[in-house]
Amino acid sequence: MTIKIFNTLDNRKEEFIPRTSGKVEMYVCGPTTYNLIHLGNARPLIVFDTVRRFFEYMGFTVTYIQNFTDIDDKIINRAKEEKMDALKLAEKYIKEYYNDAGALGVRSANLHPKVSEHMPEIIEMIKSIIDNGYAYEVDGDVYFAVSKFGGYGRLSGRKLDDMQAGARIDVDDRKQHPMDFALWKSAKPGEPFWDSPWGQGRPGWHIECSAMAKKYLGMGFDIHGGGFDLIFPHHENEIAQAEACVGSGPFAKYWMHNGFITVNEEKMSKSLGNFFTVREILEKYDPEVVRFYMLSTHYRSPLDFDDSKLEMNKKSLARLHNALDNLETILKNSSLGDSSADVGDLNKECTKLKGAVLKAEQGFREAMEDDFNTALAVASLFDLARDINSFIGSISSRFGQELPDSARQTLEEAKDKYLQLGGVLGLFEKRGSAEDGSSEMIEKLMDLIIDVRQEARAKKDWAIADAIRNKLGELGIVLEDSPQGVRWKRK
RNA sequence: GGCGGCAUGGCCAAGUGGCUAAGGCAGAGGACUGCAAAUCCUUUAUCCCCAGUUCGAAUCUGGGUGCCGCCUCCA
Repeated sequence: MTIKIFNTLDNRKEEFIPRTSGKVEMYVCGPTTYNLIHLGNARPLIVFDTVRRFFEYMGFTVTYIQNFTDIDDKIINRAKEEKMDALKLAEKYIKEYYNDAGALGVRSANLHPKVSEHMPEIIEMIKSIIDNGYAYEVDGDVYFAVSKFGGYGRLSGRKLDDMQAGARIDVDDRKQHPMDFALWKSAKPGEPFWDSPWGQGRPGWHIECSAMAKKYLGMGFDIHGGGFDLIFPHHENEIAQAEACVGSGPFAKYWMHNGFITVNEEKMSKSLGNFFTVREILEKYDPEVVRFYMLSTHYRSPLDFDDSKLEMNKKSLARLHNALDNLETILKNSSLGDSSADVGDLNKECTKLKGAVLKAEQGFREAMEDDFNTALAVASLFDLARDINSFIGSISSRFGQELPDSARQTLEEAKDKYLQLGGVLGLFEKRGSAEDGSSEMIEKLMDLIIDVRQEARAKKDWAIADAIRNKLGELGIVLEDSPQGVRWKRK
C-alpha cells in the first residue's frame, strides 16, 4: 500500500509517510463565520472529509482539526450592520455551518477550535516570533518581517522581489517591507479587542491557524489542507509564523489544495449575481447530488456549477442508487429456494460476481491511493453496479423469487462492499428523517397499496393497476414492477 | 508585469510514453416487460494547432492559439 499525495510544497506527487505509523494528523482551514457557507466553502469540506474517510478505510487513525475563524473584519462589519455582537454573530453562523455541512455528509472534525478561544496561544506565539527577531511592533500593530524569513515564498513558488513589482496594494509606510503582514492589529473604537503586550487589539488573519495547528498537532504534522487561493498569502504566512516561532521546520509535511469552483464558468461573486450558498443549492438538489458532483472531478481541477451539470449528475447518481435498490428488492422479496437445479452455472455466476466485487474494490482503492482520484474511484462503483445488476437479472430470470442460498450470500457480500465503498465517498448514507414512527407507517401503507394493485394485475385489470400507479406518480411516488418484485421510491 | 494551471467523443470526465483512449449523461438499435420504469447487450473519439524527440506520444520538448486562477484577509 502506497498512498500518493500531490504536495504543493514540492509541486509533485509524493508517497505519503505519516509521522506516526498508522496515524494521520490533518488540519484544514475552516470558514470565516460571517455568513452561510457557499459552494466554494463546500468543496474543501467535502474533499477533505473524503480524504479523511479514505484514510480511515485504509485503517489509519485520523486526527482531523478544522478551525472556525470567528474573529475577523468581515464578521465585525457584518455585526455592525446587524447591530449585533460580533462573537454572537459568529456563533450563529457556526451553528448554521453544522447544519449545512452535515447535510452534505461532512462529518464533524475531531476538534473545531475557534480563534476567540485561543488568544493566550496566539499572543504567546507572536511574542516568540518577535523575540526570535522575525516581527516588529509599530504603534500597537505587530508585523511579520518577511525579508527576515529565508523560506518565504517556497510554498507558492514566489520570490519577494517578483511580488514587489506587481503589488497592487497601497503600501503602508510603517511596514519594513511591502509584503510584511499583520500578526496583531490594534483595535479601533467600537471593535472587539483583547489585551496584549502591544495594547488592546485582535490577531491578524494568518496567525490563528499557525497557533491552533501547532497547539493541537505540533510541528511537523502530516497534512494541511485548504483551497487553492489560500496558498498565498495565507498558507505561506502560516508556515513563516510557525517556523519563525519555533526556530525550525517543517510546519506541515504535505500541503493539499483543492481547485476552485465557478458558476456558469465565472468566479462566484456577489456582483455577478452568481453567488450561491449551500442552502440555496440544497433547496433544488439533494445534498448527495452536490457531494457526488464535487467528487466526480479530481479535487485539484476547477469545477463549474450550473443546473445542467447538476441534473446530469443527479441521473448518474440515480444509477448507483438503482443498483442498491435492486439489491434490496431482491433480498427483501425473495425466499430461499431449492438450489439443486442448475447448480453448476449458479456457482459460476456467484464466483464471477465475487470476482467483480474484488476487482471493484481493488480499482477503487488504487484510484484513491493515487492522490485521491475520486473520479476514477467512482468508475469502479459504476462497474460494480453493472455487475450487480447483471447478476440479479440473470439469477431472477432463472430462479424467479426463489433465491438459492449461495446467491443470497453472494448478493449480501456484494451489497456490503458496495455500501462500504460508497461510504468512503460519503454516499448512500441515510440521513435526516426523524424517527417519529411515521416512516414506518408509510412503509406499511405502501405495502398495502402495492398488494391491492398486484391483485388487480393478477386479474389483468390494467386499468386499475395503471390508475394506482398514475395517482401515486402525481403524489411524487414512482412504482417499478421489476422482475424481483414491486418497489417504490420518491421522485 | 510576476507565478501557476488547463485544452480528451454532443456534454461531464479519467488517463501523463506502448495491449482495443476508463466511467457517467445524452443519442441510436436490440432484449426483457401487459404498459411504464428499472435492468442488460450493441453502437458513437486518434486526444486545440504546428514542428520536434522516440521503434512508438493524448502522454516528453519548443512554438502558437484559447481559457482560467493567484499576486486584493476570496475556500
